[in-house]
Amino acid sequence: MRLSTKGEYASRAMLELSLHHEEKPLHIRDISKAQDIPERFLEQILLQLKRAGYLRSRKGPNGGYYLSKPPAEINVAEVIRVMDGPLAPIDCVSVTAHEVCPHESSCGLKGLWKEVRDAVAKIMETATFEELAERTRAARAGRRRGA
Amino acid sequence: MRLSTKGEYASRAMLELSLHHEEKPLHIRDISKAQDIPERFLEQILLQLKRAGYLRSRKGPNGGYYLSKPPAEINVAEVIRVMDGPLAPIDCVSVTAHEVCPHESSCGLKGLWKEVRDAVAKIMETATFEELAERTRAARAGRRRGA
DNA sequence: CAATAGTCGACTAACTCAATCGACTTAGTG
DNA sequence: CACTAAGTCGATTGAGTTAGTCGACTATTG
Ligand code: FES
Ligand code: FES
Repeated sequence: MRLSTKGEYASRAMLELSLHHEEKPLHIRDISKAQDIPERFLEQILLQLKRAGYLRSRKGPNGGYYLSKPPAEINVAEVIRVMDGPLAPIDCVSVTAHEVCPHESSCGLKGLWKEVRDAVAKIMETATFEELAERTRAARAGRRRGA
Repeated sequence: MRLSTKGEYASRAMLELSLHHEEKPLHIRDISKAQDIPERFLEQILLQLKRAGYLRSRKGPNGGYYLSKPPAEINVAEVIRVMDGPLAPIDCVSVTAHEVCPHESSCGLKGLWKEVRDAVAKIMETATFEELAERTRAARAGRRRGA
């Protein structure tokens, strides 16, 4: 039930972009530094996210990546699905890539997997990057005040 | 967020064993046939489950595997953990294999991953094999009546 | 002792993952 | 218009994991 590094990096990158939304585009290098992601690997991730329609980019000096819509309209489930495919633990309960099991009609496990899928989907679909950015800002402010 | 085949097979095997609990031991071949799992692969899985203490076995003719305790006392989370390791999507929110992230204190994502972990854990820890066996029997009975 | 059934460790082929590279295209700057 | 700073794209790689196999061994029963 592990999330791939790619999925994790993608979430972190999107979060970073959300934190700087409505400023200048961020270039790969800066995101890479801020979030500690190998630059060349991040390049691929951002490209994939762009092809999926979540990011836009500008070339040349002062270029970089930026969100194609406000962070409030993007949730974590979407970006994970772009990077890692369906959220479901096994295919027979996937909404996006359903496939049938042989013993499906008499399988006592299917219901359980479905519960898991639904729970995960609900949490990730509810979490927008707007909200995550807000949490991050709060955590950082708290840290500055404290310690 | 995918479950490995090994985890899936292990669940199915445990379910099969639960359905026949308190009868004779089941041998690998029968479980393999009933649940459509490659025999030689299943062998490994059962062995692992035995080493973890969930199964006992008897050699020789009339031998086979059987549960070491009643199905009501075994939940799915346990067996998945034996086969696939921690349930958490990433290590910093794992209870069983916690590890720290670099930017942990100012990370807006950690809370989310934790929610996911907790939700998955709750569902899987609540589901006992007793209950799953019951669901399976119900589904089969229903199927016999219907169609 | 022959047949049955689990035990153990090693092995492998295929695949996936994380990462890297080189060559190319586009955009801004002086 | 040349130079340079960026993103774009496809290919490739190396490490690691997964799913599955194999052969030799040990214990049990009849
Ligand atoms: S796992 Fe798909 S139906 Fe049982
Ligand atoms: S992901 Fe572990 S702290 Fe952010």
